[in-house]
Amino acid sequence: MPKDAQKSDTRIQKKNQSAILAAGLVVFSQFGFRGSTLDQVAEEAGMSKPNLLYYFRSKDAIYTALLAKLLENWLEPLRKIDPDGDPVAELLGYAKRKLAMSQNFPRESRLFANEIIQGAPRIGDVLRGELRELVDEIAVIIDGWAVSGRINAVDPRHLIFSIWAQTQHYADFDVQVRAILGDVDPFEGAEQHLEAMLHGLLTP
Amino acid sequence: MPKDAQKSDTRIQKKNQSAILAAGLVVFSQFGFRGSTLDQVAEEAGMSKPNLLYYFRSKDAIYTALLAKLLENWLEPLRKIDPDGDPVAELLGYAKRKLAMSQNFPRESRLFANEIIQGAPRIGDVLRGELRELVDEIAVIIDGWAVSGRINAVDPRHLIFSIWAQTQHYADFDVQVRAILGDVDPFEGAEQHLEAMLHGLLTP
DNA sequence: TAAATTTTTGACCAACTGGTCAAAGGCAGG
DNA sequence: CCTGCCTTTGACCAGTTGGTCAAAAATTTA
Repeated sequence: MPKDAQKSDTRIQKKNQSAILAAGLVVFSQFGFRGSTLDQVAEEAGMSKPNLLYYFRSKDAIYTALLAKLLENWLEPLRKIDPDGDPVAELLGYAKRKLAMSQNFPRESRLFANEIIQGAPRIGDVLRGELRELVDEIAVIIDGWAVSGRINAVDPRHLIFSIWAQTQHYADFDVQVRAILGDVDPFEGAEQHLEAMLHGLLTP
Repeated sequence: MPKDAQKSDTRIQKKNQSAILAAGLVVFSQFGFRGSTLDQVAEEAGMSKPNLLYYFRSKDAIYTALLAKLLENWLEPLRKIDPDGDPVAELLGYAKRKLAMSQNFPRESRLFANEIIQGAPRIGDVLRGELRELVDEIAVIIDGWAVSGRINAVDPRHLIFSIWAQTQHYADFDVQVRAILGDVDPFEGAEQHLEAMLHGLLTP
């Protein structure tokens, strides 16, 4: 019945589909779409290649499904910013949520990074549509905070970029970070640094 | 004579070798090592695949040569930080130099990012060796500045990470940045933001 | 100019790629 | 038990991959 089954997934279908997606995440996040092979994904998922293709129409279908699922979680934290909350607390909370995602879901972060670096061929529309609108809304909120003097004047979009950059850096460049820090846990220092930086930038 | 010619490169050899490296940069920086093909590189370089392999022993040799050349330029700006200069000016200068590299050599930045995301299989040693030592030296300098009260106390390594993250973000995530900013030039706002952030963080 | 050397290429190869398919193996309900 | 559907797989395929090689073309040297 499957081939990208749409409704009434049986227990075994659900199990295999999520096993494939989990395996796809591991492989695609390390080698990118073109650098990954179905054999790799199949082996990581513990099943034969034809069986894998029984559940997903094609290599592309796995990758696309993965990206779609990822994008939800990716945009969600931004929506949680509350215009009526304390500005610094809201932005710091957002930064910490993003940092936690880098810590707990580094592969998702790297999958996303791979896709963007390669020119975002499959999610360019989402970036120019949904993401842009969402960022525009948050930008209005931040501008409002600045106008009312509750935070310093900042370019809201570049502020958001710098939060993205700094938090995702710890997932995407994990190897480099650990090469430099040695045995020290990256995320403790990262959180403190992020806090200091946002305070210094935002508080008048 | 070639196959990774070592000495006495003729005019035509130099021309072709640099054409190949330039083409390799374009292709590898977009698709990563495993996602790129020799045919792509050959076409981008405007020559046949066998001819390309007359100048470089293998696909790996092109990629490795590219990475080696890149690493020099990558580490250099860090070395220019002057312990006897004004702390904020030195760090801001470094950040601006890195930002200029993202603006002028985005492909180099993406090539590097690709390599790191994939676990740095060929430059892990450099990261844990040369890079780590260099960062350690700079960390001592920054710590010295903090101890003498010329800047606020910060974790030097995370400060460096945040400069790397923010500057490289504009090259590596170029598509996303432009999707959000539209027609606005990313680099003007980026420089201002970077300046404000470093001032807020460092000045007592 | 002719010989020697360097550069370029078409034809080719074995390994691997994403994907197909018919048939076999499991598992539920009757 | 058996029937019918869901699941799994071995064998296979055409296209692509990194790489080779002998011979042709171009360039340098004598």
